[in-house]
Amino acid sequence: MKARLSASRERIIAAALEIMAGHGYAGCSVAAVAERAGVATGSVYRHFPTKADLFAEVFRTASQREVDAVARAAALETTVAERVSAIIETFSGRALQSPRLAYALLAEPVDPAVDAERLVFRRAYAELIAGYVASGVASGELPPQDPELTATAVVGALAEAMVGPLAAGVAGGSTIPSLTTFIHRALGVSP
Amino acid sequence: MKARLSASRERIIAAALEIMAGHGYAGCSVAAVAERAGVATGSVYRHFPTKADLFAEVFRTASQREVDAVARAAALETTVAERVSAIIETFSGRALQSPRLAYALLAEPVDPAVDAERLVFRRAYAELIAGYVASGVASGELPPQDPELTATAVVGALAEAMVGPLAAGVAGGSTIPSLTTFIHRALGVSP
DNA sequence: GCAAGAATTGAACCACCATTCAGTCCTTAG
DNA sequence: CTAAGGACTGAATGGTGGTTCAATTCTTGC
Repeated sequence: MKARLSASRERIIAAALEIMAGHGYAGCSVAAVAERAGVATGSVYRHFPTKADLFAEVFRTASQREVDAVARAAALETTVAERVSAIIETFSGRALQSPRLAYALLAEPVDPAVDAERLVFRRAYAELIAGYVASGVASGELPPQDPELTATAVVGALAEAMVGPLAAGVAGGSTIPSLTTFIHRALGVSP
Repeated sequence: MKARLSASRERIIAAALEIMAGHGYAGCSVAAVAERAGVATGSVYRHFPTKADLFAEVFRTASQREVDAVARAAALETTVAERVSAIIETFSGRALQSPRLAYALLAEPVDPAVDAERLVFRRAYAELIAGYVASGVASGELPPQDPELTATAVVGALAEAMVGPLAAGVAGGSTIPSLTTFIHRALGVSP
């Protein structure tokens, strides 16, 4: 019983994610999500008090998955420069793999309550990067700087540079290397 | 008569801008805009076919004003490094002066048709910066790079770095110098 | 088996707001 | 001065989609 209850909760979240990946937040009416999850519209409200609460959780889940993937890729490398390269490549690779989802997570107009969750998402990336920047500064691999601000600016540059390609569907072959060069220079990675 | 007609058109746009500056796009119901402009709700539709058209124009007007101010500040300087500094300072100074408006122009959830106008806004900044970057590359002040991508990334970094302070209401004293350092390094300005 | 209670259903409800329009007011040309 | 034509009014309309709830179906403890 408990199992069934939390199972349909999971199915609702999964359905919402699938619809987001296919048609963006715009396609996510409560009725559509419920239908895809195989439950009645009203049942969604057994699990979430409002639509905004549902999507806050959906965003949190999807974001966590993205941040984890990026963090995992970064952890495999050793120098800060390599780690940052891995972050850029993983982030943009995954975004281009699911452009509609990436657009929804990054930039699509959503309910303000859900938008707040987006800030958390971006902040999570920033924290990850800030940690590496701080260690780079400490070890002397990078020049002195405010790791928080650097990380925030890097996240902004990364997100902005992806919005165009996401809209177009593909990135030019030189986008990612150029972006990597830009960010390495910004961090002060020695050439 | 013609004068009066275009006068109320202007008043409607001005009213929309004022409400945006005070309560964001969220506060901009057609009724509220009309009331502030001193016209009836229906009269808005004498001047604009839809709300989206009205706000596309509002965004265009406001954006143009911002881009012009930034371009003017940049034109007063001589080196690319100085010009970029002027852009950063003018952009962030103006944003912090009218945080609610800046948030609406940069990041607030809006109708998709209006959102499209936002891309134009960001692109206008990017074009401005790309021009200077290209000239810097040509003159040897900056190392070789793709000016378009660099400019896009700079705009992203700038916008992202402002969102936090805009939400908080103020920027720490070191935000702008740090951001300037970051961007100078990213462009490859020689220290 | 069998209540009692919980979960589920989905059609109905309702709030919100952009948009419309029939009536009224002004402007202006003759 | 006066009629014609356009502008203005603001209450009414309509569509959308989130939210509710009475009826029904299932689960579980006795």
